[in-house]
This record gives sequence, C-alpha cells and structure tokens, in this order.
Amino acid sequence: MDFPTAYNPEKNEKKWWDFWIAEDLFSSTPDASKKSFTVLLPPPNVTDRLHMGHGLNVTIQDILTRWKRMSGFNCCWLPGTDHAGIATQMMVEKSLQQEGKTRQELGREAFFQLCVEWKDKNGDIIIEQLKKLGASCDWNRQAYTMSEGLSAAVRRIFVSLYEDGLVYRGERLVNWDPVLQTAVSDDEVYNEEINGNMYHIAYHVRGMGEAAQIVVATTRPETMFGDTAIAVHPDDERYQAFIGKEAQVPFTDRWIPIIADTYVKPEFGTGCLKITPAHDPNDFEVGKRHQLPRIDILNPDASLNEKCPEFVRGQDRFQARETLVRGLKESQQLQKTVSTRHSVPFSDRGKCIIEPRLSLQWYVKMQPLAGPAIQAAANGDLRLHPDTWQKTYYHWLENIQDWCISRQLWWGHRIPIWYCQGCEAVNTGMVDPTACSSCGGTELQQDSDVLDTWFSSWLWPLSPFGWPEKTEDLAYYFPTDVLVTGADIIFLWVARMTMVSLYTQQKVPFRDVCFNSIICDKEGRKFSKTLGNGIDPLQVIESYGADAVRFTMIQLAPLGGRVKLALEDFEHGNRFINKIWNAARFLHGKLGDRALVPVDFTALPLPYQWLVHELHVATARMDQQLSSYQMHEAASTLYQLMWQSFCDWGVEVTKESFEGNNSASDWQIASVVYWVFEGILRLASPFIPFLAEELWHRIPVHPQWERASSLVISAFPTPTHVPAFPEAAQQWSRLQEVISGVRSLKSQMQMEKKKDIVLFLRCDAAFRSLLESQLALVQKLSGVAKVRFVGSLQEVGACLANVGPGWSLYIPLVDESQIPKEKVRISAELQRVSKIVLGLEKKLQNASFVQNAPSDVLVQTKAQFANMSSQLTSLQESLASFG
RNA sequence: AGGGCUAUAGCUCAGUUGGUUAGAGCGCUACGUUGACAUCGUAGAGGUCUCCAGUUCGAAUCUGGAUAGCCCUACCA
Repeated sequence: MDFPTAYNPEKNEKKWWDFWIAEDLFSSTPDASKKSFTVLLPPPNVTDRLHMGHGLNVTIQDILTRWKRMSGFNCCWLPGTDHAGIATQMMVEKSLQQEGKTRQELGREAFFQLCVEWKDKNGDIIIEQLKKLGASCDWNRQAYTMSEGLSAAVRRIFVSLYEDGLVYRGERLVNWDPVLQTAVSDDEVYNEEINGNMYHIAYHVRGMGEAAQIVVATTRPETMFGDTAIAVHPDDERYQAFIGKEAQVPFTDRWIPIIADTYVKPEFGTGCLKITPAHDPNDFEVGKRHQLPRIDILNPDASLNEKCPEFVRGQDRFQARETLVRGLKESQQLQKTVSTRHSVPFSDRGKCIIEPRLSLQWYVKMQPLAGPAIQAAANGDLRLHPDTWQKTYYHWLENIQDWCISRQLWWGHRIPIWYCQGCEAVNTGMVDPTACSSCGGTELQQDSDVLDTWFSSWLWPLSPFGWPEKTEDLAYYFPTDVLVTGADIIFLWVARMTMVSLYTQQKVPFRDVCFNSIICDKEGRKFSKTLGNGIDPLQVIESYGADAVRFTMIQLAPLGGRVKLALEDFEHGNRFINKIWNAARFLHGKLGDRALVPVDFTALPLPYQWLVHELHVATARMDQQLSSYQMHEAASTLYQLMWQSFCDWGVEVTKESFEGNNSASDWQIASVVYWVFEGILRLASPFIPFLAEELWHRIPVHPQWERASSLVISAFPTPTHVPAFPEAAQQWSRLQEVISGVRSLKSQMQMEKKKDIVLFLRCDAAFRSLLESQLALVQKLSGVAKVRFVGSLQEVGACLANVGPGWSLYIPLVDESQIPKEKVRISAELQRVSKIVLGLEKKLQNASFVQNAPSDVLVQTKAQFANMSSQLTSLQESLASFG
C-alpha cells in the first residue's frame, strides 16, 4: 500500500466525509430496542458565519455524539438554523439601501419575500461550514425556525399561553432601538460606561418670591419637555418649603408640581430630580405612584416631536441636548456642568444608545413559568456544568421580568392577533379568524408586529420533533440528553427552553447543560469583528485540517472558562496529527501488511503487557472523563497514551524486539502492537475522526477487534475490552526508571556517544532477576554494552552514580576530569534526598501522626522512609568514594 | 452597589472526595538524525502553589480575611 510521508488532511477529510454521508451513518430513526442519545445543536442564525466559538461548541458536541454512537447509542444530533429576525432584516435592508431603496417603499409583502430569498440563498452557508469541521449531525433532520412545522408550533404555544392568560398586552417603557426602530428585550441590551456631563439646571418656582428656583441635576436635559414633576426626598430639610409648590419647565409655560418621594437620594447631585415618566424607567415608577401624566416627546427615530418647542423640534436627541444647553446658558439657568462617567444602555443589535420609550407591546407573564424551572434545577432534573452557573440561573428566575415578545419588524412570525375594527375586541386562534368572536364583525386587522426570534428558538427541544403533534420522534428523542452552549445565552435561551418544556411536557428539555469556554485572544479580549482579533476557523482548517483544529481547541478549553487562543496554537494539534500518521507509517514499514493472529495476552513479554495495561488505564480514564464532560481531560489522556506510552516506549521497544524473521514472537508482537494501535484509533475517533478513519482502513484487520464498515460505528473501547496487567505494568515501570537513570547520567556527563559502557547495578535478588529477564532490551534502550551486578561500591571503583527505589547504578569514570562535576551533582542530589528523609523522619516521630493517620498511609510512609534512607546512604557512599 | 469566578514553572493551564519527592504543553539549555516523525528523540534548568490567620497528625487542596484580575446582574437623575 502506498503510504505517503506527509498526511494530506484536505483530500482525506473530503473522502471520508463523502463516505460517511453516502453510507448515511449519522442519521437516526426511533428504535425501541436501542437507547437514544439526543443533542440539540444550538441553531446558528442564518446570517452567521463560522467563528471559533461555533468551532469549539460544535467540536464538544461532536465528540460526545461520536463517543455515544460508538458506544451503541442511537444518536440524534439535531441541526438547524434560526431565522434571526433582526439580523436578517438588517442584512436585507442594507442591500436595499445600496440600491437606494427602503423597505417602506417596497412594502411589507415584497420585503418579506426578499428576506425569504435572501435566506434561501445564504441561509445554509453556516451549515456547510459546520460540516467542514466534521459535525456528525443527523443532516436528514435539518430544521429551520420559520419552516411550516416549526411555525405551527410557534402559533400553538402563543395561543396556549394566551388562553392560559399568560400573554397580555401592556403599555410599558420598552428598550427602544431608534436605528432599527423596534423594541428589544432587556437581554438584548448591554451597558457601557461613557463620558458624559451632569447638567445642573435651575427651574423657576412660583409662590415663593420672584427669584425662587430649584436646581435639578440631569445628564439628559433634552427630556425636560417630558417632565411632569420635580422630586425631592421627603426628609431633605433643604427642600421642605418647596414641596407642593410648582416649577416651570424651561422654554415653556408649563408648570409642574414639586413632589416628595423616597426614591430620590438627597446626597446625589443637587438632591432634586426631574421626573420624566415617559423616558426613564425609574421615573415611570415614580410617576405611577404619584399619578403623573406621561408625555412622550420623541419620534420613533429619537428626534424631538411636536410636544417640544419649535426651536428644537425635529432635532435628534443629542443635537437637541446641545441646543438646549446653549439656550439654558443664555437664560442663565444652567448653573454648572460637571463631567462624569456613567453607564448607558446600548442595543446589542443596532449598537446605538437605547431610548426608553412608552409603547404598547405584547408580553409573556413569566413568573408562573419560572417556578417549575427553578424546581427542576433544585431537584437535580436539570444539571448545569460547571454547576457554579446554578446560582446565576436561580437569581434570574427568581427575579424574572415579563418577556416583551413583540418586535416592530417585518421578518419573523407575525403575531397571531387580530383586532376587530368594530368593537376593538382581540381575536386569536389556531386558524386565522374571519369574524370577530365578540361582535361578529368582519373588519379584522392583524397586529403588525412579529414575535421575538427567541419565541421560536425556545421551542427548539420540541418543534423539530413534531410538537404539538404527539409524534413518535417526540416520544423517543424528548427529553434530550445534553445541551452544549455559551453561558451568555443562559437566560435568553436555556432557561426559556426549560420553562416551555416544563409548561407543555412537564419535563425538562435536557438532563445536562454544558457551558463551553469563551474564546479570546492572547490579551484575554473576546474575539470581535470590531477589534478584528478573531481567527477564521475555515482558514485554519485549510492550513492544518479539521482534526488539528478540533484537537487543539478541545485540549485547550475546559468547560465554562475562558480560553486564550492564538493562530500558532494550532501547531499543537497539527503536530499530534503528524505524530499519529508517522507512527502508522512506522508500523506499516516495520511490521508489514501481515495478517494478524490472535494475541495471547497473558503470554506477552513484559513491556507489551505494560502497553496493553496503559491502554486499559486510558480507557477507564477516558470513560470517566467523558461521562463527566471533561472533554479536554479526555483529550490529554489520549494524547499521552499515543505519544508517551505508544510512541516513546511502545514503538521503541518494538524496534528492539521485533526481529523481522517470521518467528512466533514476531507474529505476537505485530499483532499486539496493531491491536493496541487500533484501540487508540478507536479512542481517537471522536476527537480526530478523519485521520482515525483513514488509518483504521490502512491497518491490517485484527481478529480480536470486531469491525464495522466504518470506524465511526465501530465499538469504543472500554476497560472491559482491554485486559489489565497491573503487576507487569509496575515491573516494567521500575525498569523504565533504571533506563531513564542511565540516560540521565550519560546525558549529564555528555557520554551519549560512548557505546561500550558497562553498567554496574546494586540491587536485591528479586530486582536482579526482573532485570535479567529483560536484559537485552534494557541494555539497548539505555545504551549500555554490558550489565554487571555488584554487592558493593568497592567492586566498581571510581564511578558516576544514580540511585532509585531499591537500586543504585554506577558507570565507571571516563577520566578524572569528571570528578568535580560529579561531586557537585551528587551533593545536590544528596541535599534533595536528605531533605525528604528528614521530613519523613519527623513525621514518623510525631506521635499523633502515628496514632491518627490511616494505616495504609503509615505503612506507605514507613516504606518510603526506608527507601529514601537507603538512597541517601548510597549517595553518601558515592560522594565519600571521591575522598 | 450586589453576586460569582480565578490566583500553581517565563507563558497557557492540569492537579475529582486533604496523605508518595506538585505535573503537562509551549518557551529555554545541552546533546543526538545514513529512513516513523527535526512537525522528532534523550536529558536538563525553572515553582516558599498570591499574602495572612485558622481547622488538622498532615493543606496547593478545607474555613475566614486581605490583595489583584476577570465575569454577571442591577443602577447611577
């Protein structure tokens, strides 16, 4: 077989992806005889393009899914996309803008159609990118939040909630995005500190003499035309006389009351607060308490409307601010300007400052839904990983606010509410009403708003499986097993899915939720378009291959943390891929393509039993690590098994003990080495599926591994598959210590090139016979020509020394010039060991330790003391021998 | 302001119920290639586990406090 010196990921990844898809290995149908394993892919927006966050998120899910698939589960990893109301509408509007058109000119229906076309053309780009990473989703089930079925589910849940009295319409202050001209939810708003000014403005007061005035402090003078009161703290002695009087809104004839409310903090600013109920959430509450009118002074684009004096009317809010500040200066009402840093709300979507705005919106009453969701986490039905997120989850649910679900957009699920033009009654239902349910009138007008995108996303555990119908899919796959997502959408998405699943199914949507790390640059800043510090995963895949990208990310990223990633880090995964490829090349070259024979494990030479044992230990470890979602730890276990155990020791031993002469021993060696290698490939398959598949098809078929048509559906090794040889493993590792001990001496004394070294060994009879049983191998691996066993140092003469548990090894000096260096080295070693011995001695002399420590710890400590003491003695002898 | 997280080698981080001489990768140093891999190997240097106090026979690990950094939530007229 042709075995190129370099691995070609690009060619290989395409080959095997096509094979897996052609063989339909990732699809799933309900099968009562098998256990299901269901994972929900967090649906990317149709506007998304693959970034490293997706990369890590998808890699984690793919590892879990592939592991479970190889472990015999009926795996359904459900893929799909989200229609992304705001993001998509922005995209389409942008392209319209380039043609000099607006959506208003186009009209609602035509614009909607344009969005559909945009989605058809661009909506699957992200999906194709996920496939490049090797995502083993059930691609036959790809779902879409605006598809017919999923839209029916949205309609169903809206109507159900409405009928249960959980959907209502209310006038509230919403977070208004003046650029997109829509309300956005609290969760789509972020705060940022900016530099601003605090303006101290004097309002004239009447009934207290000519010059009477009251000074308020505000950062937003432009909202003054919406003022309907001035508030002071009821206990603030400075302002007692003002309470109940009236003040004049500057530039107007409007007089507003001065009221007392405990919300005001006397120590802040001037202690006087202007109350603008229509433009500030806190003022809205104060206004409610005092039955103040609400004056909306802004247009939808945040310019000042007709309720404002003519000289600022039509000006943008920030422009108006400057105009007013100038005006107030002229009228000497601006007492001072203090520069300040304060945080202001920004729209996550429009990236502009949010304007609190009074409007009629649809809401979902959340409190009744939140209770069961809290319960589910408390009783362990829903588990978060890492579980530190539980507190955050509880805190949000316990203080939950009603969810504003209407959006003033055109792209999305239109709110299924019809207003009767005759009697103003509200109609809804599963079919579009033709007549008013209240008065029978036929003049019905549908609400012009659409639903928040998350109002369809929260059904993701249900709607793709056919809900609200009682389908076989739903019964089999729901509840799902694990959700992997970013902690930033714990409220927007995770908690809401939980609530709606409990509401409709009385079950949690998933058992476990894993929060993947956030990917940052080396300075710890999040990847962002504006910073331009991101790494394009597709480019990295192009240069290193998907396997290298996957492996690098997974080994670097624990759950729920923050991972600092740079382009050069992908060298790490790349090297690992190269290492495995070359190990396979070595086996191919050294052992050939021979048909393999069953391995008689119990009769294997010591180092091979050790190797099998290493595989055994790794399978146990990986099983435990994957089960507890420690994917990065499992990746490290795999890495060490492959590199240290298999390559550095297994392959090196094979080089020395495989004779190439068709002996029975050769057949056994070839068979066990390939057997272990196949075991490692199987363990590696979930992590680096493309390379593993390629090599699996290249290695000879082994009679002791059952083979399917593809590695991805072959069995994942568990500790029961792999025999354990703890004793042999322990013996071989003692010999490894001797080998390392010799290498260390040779290296430090720069004797690598010397081939005729005689090694003198002082040890007990048991160790001697162990070593003699592997004599030739130990000699070759440590690079000595001969081993002599001695009873004392005197038998050797002047020499270099190294000590270990139960043995001392000596190499004769080449010449006297080595002595000073060796004396320094031994002295340092002596110091280190004597420190340990002293510590142990102190411990053993401590009566309360001897009394209280568990017996096994005591035994261990005593043994260690004996061992280290003898090493100490041996070192002292060596040092003394130099005189 | 409230809540949470983190602090271990020059860098990035492991260290799962407290118990061998605290580990890995990268980086660094020395040596080693006539074929698995220089995308490599062997060996080495480098840590009073942020600080203080406490619990314990025993603390990187548990408790309290301090300091520093990060994140979240709320709000700042």
